[in-house]
Amino acid sequence: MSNRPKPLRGPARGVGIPAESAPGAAINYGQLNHRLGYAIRRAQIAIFQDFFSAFAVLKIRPAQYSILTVIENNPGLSQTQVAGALGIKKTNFVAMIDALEKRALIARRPVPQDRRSYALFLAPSGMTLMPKLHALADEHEQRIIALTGAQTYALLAEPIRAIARLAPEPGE
Amino acid sequence: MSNRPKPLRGPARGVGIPAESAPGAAINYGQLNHRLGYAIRRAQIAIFQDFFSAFAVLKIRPAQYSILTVIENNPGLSQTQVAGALGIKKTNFVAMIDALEKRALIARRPVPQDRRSYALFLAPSGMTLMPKLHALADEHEQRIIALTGAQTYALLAEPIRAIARLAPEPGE
DNA sequence: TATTGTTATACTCTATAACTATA
DNA sequence: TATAGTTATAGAGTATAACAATA
Repeated sequence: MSNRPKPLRGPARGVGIPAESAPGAAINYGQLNHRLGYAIRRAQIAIFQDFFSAFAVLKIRPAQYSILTVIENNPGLSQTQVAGALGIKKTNFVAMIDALEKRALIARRPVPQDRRSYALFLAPSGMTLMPKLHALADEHEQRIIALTGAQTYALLAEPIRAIARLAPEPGE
Repeated sequence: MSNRPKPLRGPARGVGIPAESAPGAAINYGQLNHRLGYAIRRAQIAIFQDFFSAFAVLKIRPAQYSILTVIENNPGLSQTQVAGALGIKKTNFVAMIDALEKRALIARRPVPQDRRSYALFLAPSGMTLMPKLHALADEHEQRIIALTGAQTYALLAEPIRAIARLAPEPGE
């Protein structure tokens, strides 16, 4: 995925969200026009690109923002708990936490009651970073709202979360 | 991503779509609960998992279905055109087309007018496969509709495509 | 000079198996 | 035996640079 900030939006595009418009004739997306999954995939890619551009200055990616936010709101959870909450396999979670710890944004603390596990907390620099991240995320959210309109936006969250329940269970 | 068919749905889960419920206290997703991008990300993962399970029997992945559908509806397009329409870089498109050609689902035909490019067409076995794929996709779509309700479903496509326009331009 | 298809390459994300140290 | 964290590894997906053939 591109991580250099690009100017948002180009010329208006068709229902299938094509690249530009085909030189000769427009491309027919056929059945893809009636697949919500395809539209959601394209929307998710677009949201990630906007997120990347906005957060590039702080070198934070979407998954890192979600991890930091869960730790901020639930200090002391174990790696397994945070990974499970975010649908990340614990085996892949290790390197992610390593990176955040190396940047001194979070800290692993031993748990006396269970010496196998670590409790996760924001480190001081993580605490000072979070307000900036949430501010950037708010601006990012405003750009989405601008595209849908406020009324429509308010109606989207519920059905989209319902669709997320198609998944058996996230993570491991 | 898991590709073995799993039973869909488990017990109802909270707004943040947690793994199960935390053993002790429920996990607080904080600001993530107000990020549409996070919900869309989880929905997209869930849709892909359901798609994978449903299409595993035919060994077709989401990107392959989209490629085949575009070629079916626009026979004779070049690789660059199809890749551009789907937001796939032409450099990554080569291996995808190779795989579909090796399975005799599509064919590259030389273009006399421009000997640099290939025109893409469905091969005979690709043509017989498409109705089965669209039937599976219809069932997949019905599962999504069942989760949102038909009225809500009908309202989702438009704003979701609007959000997709956040992207600068897809592919290369 | 520019474009089409291509190779090589690298980095991220995601998945499984197997290990260790604890419980 | 089971669990928390870990390592190693492999496969997709996606990104860039550079090339040959052709325009």
